[in-house]
Amino acid sequence: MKNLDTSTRDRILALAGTVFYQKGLSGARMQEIADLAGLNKAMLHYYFKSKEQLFDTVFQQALGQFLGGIAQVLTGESPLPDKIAQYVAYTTTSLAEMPGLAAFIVHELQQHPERLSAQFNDRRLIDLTAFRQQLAAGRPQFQEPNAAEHFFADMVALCVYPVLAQPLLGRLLQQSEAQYHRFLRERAGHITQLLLRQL
Amino acid sequence: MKNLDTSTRDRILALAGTVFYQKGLSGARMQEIADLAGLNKAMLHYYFKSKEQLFDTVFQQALGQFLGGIAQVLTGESPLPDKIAQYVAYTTTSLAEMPGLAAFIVHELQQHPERLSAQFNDRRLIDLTAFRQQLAAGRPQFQEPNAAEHFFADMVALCVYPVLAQPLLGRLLQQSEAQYHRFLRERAGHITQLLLRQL
DNA sequence: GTCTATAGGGTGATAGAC
DNA sequence: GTCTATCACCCTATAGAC
Repeated sequence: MKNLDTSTRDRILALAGTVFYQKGLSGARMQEIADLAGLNKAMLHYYFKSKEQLFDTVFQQALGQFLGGIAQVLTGESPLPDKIAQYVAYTTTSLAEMPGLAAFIVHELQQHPERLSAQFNDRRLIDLTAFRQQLAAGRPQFQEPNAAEHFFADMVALCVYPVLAQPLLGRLLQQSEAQYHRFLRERAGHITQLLLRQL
Repeated sequence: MKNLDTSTRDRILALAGTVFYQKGLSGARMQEIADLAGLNKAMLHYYFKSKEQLFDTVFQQALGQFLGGIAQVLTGESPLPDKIAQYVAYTTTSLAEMPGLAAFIVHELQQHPERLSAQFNDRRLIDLTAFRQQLAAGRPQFQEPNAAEHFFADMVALCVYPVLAQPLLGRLLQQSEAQYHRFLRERAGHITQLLLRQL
């Protein structure tokens, strides 16, 4: 029953994620997280000083994961079409398998945009300049101001929204969860083609 | 000071919206809504039996507004290109001016997808068949299965995501709120062109 | 319709034994 | 490290005067 320090701490972190993702900071209950972890509330406060600190740890981890996928597209060495295909594949598989992660980030950032700062002050996670250069190389239409920004916004929107709004879009399209999952996989090809056609 | 019944009730509803949009059901406080309305908590319970019922009223109203914009595209009589341009304009102006409405719907629907049912059982707000026919007329590429669904998903994603994720995307693009607002307006043209090119 | 006062239940956090 | 017991606070909801 007794786990190493870090093992218990990591288990709490993972299970707290599932609760926070679905219910947010204010909706989550320490009791529910403790129950999931097979512990009691006192232990949660032993590993994490407060609910807020537990939440912050979960949130920064989620944000890092979400931004990490984007950073690879923006700063990697691969040719642009490969990067785009990789990002599309990542969002329609890995991201789609973490229900609520994207919605969680959007919701919490709405109330406390300053939580983004932690990821920006230390290192510069998001830098469009390399991406802009790669886009503009040999493509006159991307010389225009904001053209790279629009392409970037298109890419993220097309990829993330269907995952983010699954409960809504799934119902609008009158599909079961399994059907929607197939639809998402089918979308990977559709989105990739659409984006590459813009180059 | 004394307003008509419905006037006070409507004021509560509108102000409750601004609080619920930002903080969600669990994060909102009846005290904050009462303060905004210049009343006390007891009055809130006089007009609405409980916090939950006040929330439900706000939520169904918000959902109706969000789905209303979509319904016009899907069921109206105008030519397809006009409808698309109208929907793009609607999302980048009206929807963009209700901060948090889209994020609010996504977040609350994640926890309670059954809240969608109210809008579906009575009347059929979302029906893709007319839209599918209009798309397929004279366009062989939309005869494929799911082609209409993908186009619909593309349209909604491109329009809604930048509004939904404003706090995130704005920072990623390193823009101030005013700059982002200009960017959104510029996007209206960009998205419309992109979508019409697919027809 | 509007208020004050308060009940009643739940939640985060801590003390202290083992 | 893990537990039980409990405190202190906050929040929804209601009772009852005006």
